[in-house]
Amino acid sequence: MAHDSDLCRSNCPINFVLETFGDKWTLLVIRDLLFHGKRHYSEFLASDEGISTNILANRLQRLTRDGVVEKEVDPDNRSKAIYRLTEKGKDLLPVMLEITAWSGKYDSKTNAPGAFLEALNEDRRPLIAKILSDLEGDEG
Amino acid sequence: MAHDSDLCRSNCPINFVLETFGDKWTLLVIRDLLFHGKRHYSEFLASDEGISTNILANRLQRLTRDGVVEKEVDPDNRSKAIYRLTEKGKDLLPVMLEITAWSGKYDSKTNAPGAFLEALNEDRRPLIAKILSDLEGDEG
DNA sequence: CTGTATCCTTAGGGATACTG
DNA sequence: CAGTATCCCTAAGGATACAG
Repeated sequence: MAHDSDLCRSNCPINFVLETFGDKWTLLVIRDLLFHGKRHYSEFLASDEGISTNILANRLQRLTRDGVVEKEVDPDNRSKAIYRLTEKGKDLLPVMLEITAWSGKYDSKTNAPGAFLEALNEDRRPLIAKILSDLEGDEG
Repeated sequence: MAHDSDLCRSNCPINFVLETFGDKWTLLVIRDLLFHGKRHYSEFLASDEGISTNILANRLQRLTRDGVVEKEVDPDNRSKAIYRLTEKGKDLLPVMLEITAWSGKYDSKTNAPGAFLEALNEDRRPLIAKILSDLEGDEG
Protein backbone atom coordinates (compact mmCIF):
# COMPACT_ATOMS: atom_id res chain seq x y z
CA MET A 1 0.00 0.00 0.00
CA ALA A 2 1.07 3.56 -0.61
CA HIS A 3 0.57 5.97 2.27
CA ASP A 4 1.37 3.45 4.96
CA SER A 5 -0.56 3.56 8.20
CA ASP A 6 -3.75 5.63 8.16
CA LEU A 7 -7.29 4.49 8.00
CA CYS A 8 -8.20 3.44 4.45
CA ARG A 9 -11.96 3.51 4.41
CA SER A 10 -12.24 2.35 0.82
CA ASN A 11 -10.33 1.83 -2.41
CA CYS A 12 -11.72 4.89 -4.09
CA PRO A 13 -9.19 7.31 -5.62
CA ILE A 14 -11.05 10.32 -4.27
CA ASN A 15 -10.98 8.81 -0.82
CA PHE A 16 -7.26 8.14 -1.21
CA VAL A 17 -6.40 11.81 -1.54
CA LEU A 18 -8.81 12.71 1.24
CA GLU A 19 -6.83 10.52 3.58
CA THR A 20 -3.68 12.49 2.82
CA PHE A 21 -4.93 15.99 2.07
CA GLY A 22 -8.38 15.98 3.63
CA ASP A 23 -7.78 18.57 6.32
CA LYS A 24 -7.60 22.34 6.50
CA TRP A 25 -3.83 22.73 6.34
CA THR A 26 -1.94 20.14 4.30
CA LEU A 27 -2.84 21.56 0.91
CA LEU A 28 -1.66 25.01 1.95
CA VAL A 29 1.83 23.66 2.51
CA ILE A 30 1.72 22.09 -0.96
CA ARG A 31 0.56 25.41 -2.37
CA ASP A 32 3.48 27.24 -0.72
CA LEU A 33 5.93 24.74 -2.16
CA LEU A 34 4.38 24.71 -5.60
CA PHE A 35 3.37 28.30 -6.24
CA HIS A 36 5.37 30.40 -3.84
CA GLY A 37 8.76 28.73 -3.91
CA LYS A 38 8.85 28.33 -0.14
CA ARG A 39 11.45 25.95 1.28
CA HIS A 40 11.96 26.78 4.97
CA TYR A 41 9.91 26.26 8.08
CA SER A 42 9.66 29.95 8.83
CA GLU A 43 8.38 30.68 5.36
CA PHE A 44 5.48 28.29 5.77
CA LEU A 45 4.77 29.73 9.18
CA ALA A 46 4.53 33.19 7.68
CA SER A 47 1.65 32.39 5.32
CA ASP A 48 -1.56 34.38 5.60
CA GLU A 49 -3.65 31.63 7.13
CA GLY A 50 -1.52 31.50 10.25
CA ILE A 51 -0.70 27.84 10.73
CA SER A 52 0.61 27.11 14.19
CA THR A 53 4.02 25.59 14.80
CA ASN A 54 2.90 22.17 15.94
CA ILE A 55 0.47 21.71 13.07
CA LEU A 56 3.12 22.73 10.55
CA ALA A 57 5.66 20.32 12.01
CA ASN A 58 3.09 17.55 11.97
CA ARG A 59 2.10 18.17 8.35
CA LEU A 60 5.69 18.32 7.15
CA GLN A 61 6.33 15.01 8.87
CA ARG A 62 3.29 13.37 7.36
CA LEU A 63 4.01 14.68 3.89
CA THR A 64 7.58 13.44 4.17
CA ARG A 65 6.40 10.06 5.39
CA ASP A 66 3.94 9.87 2.48
CA GLY A 67 6.66 10.66 -0.06
CA VAL A 68 5.14 13.93 -1.20
CA VAL A 69 7.86 16.10 0.33
CA GLU A 70 11.53 15.46 0.98
CA LYS A 71 13.63 17.07 3.65
CA GLU A 72 17.37 17.76 3.62
CA VAL A 73 19.85 19.84 5.53
CA ASP A 74 20.40 23.34 4.21
CA PRO A 75 24.07 23.47 3.14
CA ASP A 76 24.15 27.19 4.01
CA ASN A 77 22.82 26.66 7.50
CA ARG A 78 23.32 23.25 9.08
CA SER A 79 20.64 23.76 11.71
CA LYS A 80 18.02 24.39 9.10
CA ALA A 81 16.14 22.12 6.73
CA ILE A 82 15.09 22.55 3.15
CA TYR A 83 11.75 21.07 2.16
CA ARG A 84 11.08 20.17 -1.44
CA LEU A 85 8.36 18.47 -3.41
CA THR A 86 9.13 15.01 -4.73
CA GLU A 87 7.91 13.93 -8.16
CA LYS A 88 4.82 12.64 -6.42
CA GLY A 89 4.33 16.09 -4.97
CA LYS A 90 4.94 17.94 -8.19
CA ASP A 91 2.39 15.72 -9.87
CA LEU A 92 -0.23 17.47 -7.78
CA LEU A 93 0.16 20.55 -9.94
CA PRO A 94 -2.73 19.76 -12.33
CA VAL A 95 -5.00 19.26 -9.33
CA MET A 96 -3.89 22.56 -7.87
CA LEU A 97 -4.43 24.38 -11.15
CA GLU A 98 -7.95 23.06 -11.51
CA ILE A 99 -8.73 24.06 -7.95
CA THR A 100 -7.41 27.53 -8.68
CA ALA A 101 -9.52 27.75 -11.83
CA TRP A 102 -12.66 26.73 -9.97
CA SER A 103 -12.11 29.22 -7.18
CA GLY A 104 -11.29 31.88 -9.74
CA LYS A 105 -14.68 31.31 -11.29
CA TYR A 106 -16.71 31.20 -8.09
CA ASP A 107 -14.92 33.22 -5.47
CA SER A 108 -15.25 36.92 -6.11
CA LYS A 109 -12.44 37.83 -3.73
CA THR A 110 -9.92 35.25 -4.83
CA ASN A 111 -6.43 36.47 -5.51
CA ALA A 112 -5.76 34.48 -8.67
CA PRO A 113 -4.79 36.98 -11.33
CA GLY A 114 -6.99 37.08 -14.43
CA ALA A 115 -4.10 36.46 -16.77
CA PHE A 116 -3.33 33.29 -14.90
CA LEU A 117 -6.90 32.10 -15.27
CA GLU A 118 -6.94 32.92 -18.96
CA ALA A 119 -3.73 30.98 -19.49
CA LEU A 120 -5.41 28.09 -17.70
CA ASN A 121 -8.43 28.17 -19.96
CA GLU A 122 -6.32 28.18 -23.10
CA ASP A 123 -4.46 24.99 -22.45
CA ARG A 124 -3.03 23.66 -19.22
CA ARG A 125 0.06 22.06 -20.65
CA PRO A 126 2.30 25.08 -21.36
CA LEU A 127 1.46 26.61 -18.01
CA ILE A 128 2.22 23.36 -16.24
CA ALA A 129 5.55 23.13 -18.05
CA LYS A 130 6.46 26.68 -17.06
CA ILE A 131 5.63 26.27 -13.39
CA LEU A 132 7.56 23.03 -13.20
CA SER A 133 10.59 24.52 -14.86
CA ASP A 134 10.51 27.46 -12.46
CA LEU A 135 10.47 24.93 -9.67
CA GLU A 136 13.52 23.12 -11.05
CA GLY A 137 15.23 26.48 -11.52
CA ASP A 138 15.77 27.15 -7.83
CA GLU A 139 16.64 23.60 -6.83
CA GLY A 140 19.90 22.93 -5.05
CA MET B 1 -18.55 37.02 -0.75
CA ALA B 2 -19.35 33.61 -2.08
CA HIS B 3 -19.78 30.84 0.48
CA ASP B 4 -21.42 33.02 3.08
CA SER B 5 -20.59 32.50 6.71
CA ASP B 6 -17.49 30.37 7.43
CA LEU B 7 -14.10 31.51 8.48
CA CYS B 8 -12.17 32.94 5.53
CA ARG B 9 -8.57 32.80 6.65
CA SER B 10 -7.22 34.37 3.46
CA ASN B 11 -8.08 35.29 -0.10
CA CYS B 12 -6.17 32.41 -1.60
CA PRO B 13 -8.08 30.23 -4.10
CA ILE B 14 -6.66 27.05 -2.59
CA ASN B 15 -7.81 28.16 0.81
CA PHE B 16 -11.25 28.94 -0.63
CA VAL B 17 -11.89 25.33 -1.61
CA LEU B 18 -10.44 24.08 1.65
CA GLU B 19 -13.07 26.03 3.52
CA THR B 20 -15.80 24.21 1.60
CA PHE B 21 -14.33 20.79 0.89
CA GLY B 22 -11.52 20.56 3.44
CA ASP B 23 -12.85 17.67 5.46
CA LYS B 24 -13.02 13.91 5.15
CA TRP B 25 -16.57 13.62 3.81
CA THR B 26 -17.78 16.45 1.60
CA LEU B 27 -15.87 15.43 -1.50
CA LEU B 28 -17.23 11.89 -1.27
CA VAL B 29 -20.75 13.24 -1.65
CA ILE B 30 -19.62 15.20 -4.72
CA ARG B 31 -18.03 12.04 -6.07
CA ASP B 32 -21.26 10.10 -5.62
CA LEU B 33 -23.21 12.78 -7.45
CA LEU B 34 -20.69 13.19 -10.23
CA PHE B 35 -19.46 9.67 -10.93
CA HIS B 36 -22.06 7.35 -9.51
CA GLY B 37 -25.29 9.08 -10.41
CA LYS B 38 -26.54 9.06 -6.84
CA ARG B 39 -29.50 11.28 -6.03
CA HIS B 40 -31.08 10.06 -2.81
CA TYR B 41 -30.13 10.16 0.83
CA SER B 42 -30.07 6.40 1.20
CA GLU B 43 -27.75 6.06 -1.78
CA PHE B 44 -25.16 8.36 -0.22
CA LEU B 45 -25.51 6.51 3.06
CA ALA B 46 -24.76 3.23 1.32
CA SER B 47 -21.30 4.25 0.06
CA ASP B 48 -18.31 2.19 1.07
CA GLU B 49 -16.82 4.68 3.48
CA GLY B 50 -19.83 4.49 5.79
CA ILE B 51 -20.83 8.08 6.41
CA SER B 52 -23.16 8.44 9.36
CA THR B 53 -26.60 9.94 9.08
CA ASN B 54 -25.94 13.18 10.90
CA ILE B 55 -22.77 13.93 8.97
CA LEU B 56 -24.49 13.26 5.67
CA ALA B 57 -27.39 15.53 6.55
CA ASN B 58 -24.96 18.24 7.61
CA ARG B 59 -22.91 18.03 4.42
CA LEU B 60 -25.95 18.08 2.17
CA GLN B 61 -27.16 21.19 3.98
CA ARG B 62 -23.81 22.93 3.67
CA LEU B 63 -23.42 22.05 0.01
CA THR B 64 -26.92 23.31 -0.68
CA ARG B 65 -26.22 26.52 1.21
CA ASP B 66 -23.01 26.99 -0.76
CA GLY B 67 -24.79 26.54 -4.08
CA VAL B 68 -22.94 23.39 -5.05
CA VAL B 69 -25.96 21.12 -4.69
CA GLU B 70 -29.68 21.74 -5.13
CA LYS B 71 -32.47 19.87 -3.45
CA GLU B 72 -35.98 19.27 -4.70
CA VAL B 73 -38.90 17.04 -3.89
CA ASP B 74 -38.97 13.74 -5.72
CA PRO B 75 -42.15 13.80 -7.86
CA ASP B 76 -42.42 10.00 -7.48
CA ASN B 77 -42.22 10.10 -3.73
CA ARG B 78 -43.25 13.31 -1.98
CA SER B 79 -41.48 12.45 1.25
CA LYS B 80 -38.15 12.09 -0.49
CA ALA B 81 -35.70 14.59 -1.88
CA ILE B 82 -33.60 14.53 -5.00
CA TYR B 83 -30.15 16.06 -4.73
CA ARG B 84 -28.40 17.34 -7.84
CA LEU B 85 -25.25 19.20 -8.65
CA THR B 86 -25.65 22.78 -9.76
CA GLU B 87 -23.44 24.25 -12.48
CA LYS B 88 -21.05 25.26 -9.75
CA GLY B 89 -20.96 21.68 -8.61
CA LYS B 90 -20.53 20.21 -12.06
CA ASP B 91 -17.63 22.56 -12.61
CA LEU B 92 -15.74 20.53 -10.04
CA LEU B 93 -15.40 17.73 -12.56
CA PRO B 94 -11.93 18.74 -13.82
CA VAL B 95 -10.68 18.85 -10.24
CA MET B 96 -12.13 15.43 -9.56
CA LEU B 97 -10.60 13.99 -12.71
CA GLU B 98 -7.14 15.27 -11.82
CA ILE B 99 -7.48 13.85 -8.34
CA THR B 100 -8.46 10.51 -9.84
CA ALA B 101 -5.48 10.62 -12.18
CA TRP B 102 -3.08 11.38 -9.35
CA SER B 103 -4.41 8.58 -7.18
CA GLY B 104 -4.36 6.24 -10.14
CA LYS B 105 -0.68 6.94 -10.51
CA TYR B 106 0.30 6.63 -6.84
CA ASP B 107 -2.19 4.36 -5.14
CA SER B 108 -1.60 0.75 -6.03
CA LYS B 109 -4.97 -0.39 -4.79
CA THR B 110 -7.11 2.33 -6.29
CA ASN B 111 -10.20 1.26 -8.17
CA ALA B 112 -9.94 3.63 -11.11
CA PRO B 113 -10.06 1.48 -14.22
CA GLY B 114 -7.03 1.64 -16.50
CA ALA B 115 -9.08 2.60 -19.52
CA PHE B 116 -10.40 5.56 -17.62
CA LEU B 117 -6.91 6.70 -16.74
CA GLU B 118 -5.73 6.30 -20.31
CA ALA B 119 -8.64 8.38 -21.56
CA LEU B 120 -7.62 10.98 -19.02
CA ASN B 121 -4.07 11.08 -20.26
CA GLU B 122 -5.12 11.48 -23.87
CA ASP B 123 -7.08 14.65 -23.44
CA ARG B 124 -9.45 15.63 -20.69
CA ARG B 125 -11.98 17.45 -22.81
CA PRO B 126 -13.83 14.57 -24.52
CA LEU B 127 -14.04 12.66 -21.27
CA ILE B 128 -15.38 15.69 -19.45
CA ALA B 129 -17.98 16.18 -22.16
CA LYS B 130 -19.09 12.59 -21.92
CA ILE B 131 -19.45 12.54 -18.15
CA LEU B 132 -21.40 15.79 -18.19
CA SER B 133 -23.74 14.55 -20.88
CA ASP B 134 -24.35 11.35 -18.92
CA LEU B 135 -25.21 13.56 -15.98
CA GLU B 136 -27.71 15.57 -18.03
CA GLY B 137 -29.13 12.31 -19.38
CA ASP B 138 -30.78 11.26 -16.13
CA GLU B 139 -31.98 14.69 -15.07
CA GLY B 140 -35.66 15.24 -14.32
C1' DC C 1 15.86 31.24 14.70
C1' DT C 2 14.52 26.05 13.70
C1' DG C 3 11.89 23.15 15.23
C1' DT C 4 9.45 19.99 19.14
C1' DA C 5 6.49 18.89 23.12
C1' DT C 6 2.78 19.92 26.27
C1' DC C 7 -1.57 21.56 27.68
C1' DC C 8 -6.15 22.32 26.90
C1' DT C 9 -10.23 23.62 24.23
C1' DT C 10 -13.31 22.94 20.59
C1' DA C 11 -15.21 20.95 16.64
C1' DG C 12 -15.70 16.79 13.93
C1' DG C 13 -17.94 12.91 13.87
C1' DG C 14 -19.69 7.94 15.44
C1' DA C 15 -23.74 5.47 17.48
C1' DT C 16 -28.15 5.56 17.93
C1' DA C 17 -32.74 7.19 19.30
C1' DC C 18 -36.26 9.52 17.39
C1' DT C 19 -39.97 11.93 14.13
C1' DG C 20 -42.82 12.18 9.89
C1' DC D 1 -37.63 4.69 4.43
C1' DA D 2 -36.07 9.95 4.69
C1' DG D 3 -34.14 12.85 7.60
C1' DT D 4 -33.21 15.13 12.31
C1' DA D 5 -31.63 15.46 17.07
C1' DT D 6 -28.95 13.97 21.05
C1' DC D 7 -25.20 12.07 23.47
C1' DC D 8 -20.61 11.45 23.96
C1' DC D 9 -15.91 10.74 22.71
C1' DT D 10 -11.88 11.33 20.06
C1' DA D 11 -8.84 13.85 17.33
C1' DA D 12 -7.70 18.39 15.28
C1' DG D 13 -5.63 22.20 16.37
C1' DG D 14 -4.53 26.87 18.94
C1' DA D 15 -1.33 28.96 22.44
C1' DT D 16 2.71 28.71 24.20
C1' DA D 17 6.65 26.81 26.75
C1' DC D 18 10.63 24.52 25.74
C1' DA D 19 15.18 22.53 23.47
C1' DG D 20 19.07 22.74 20.17
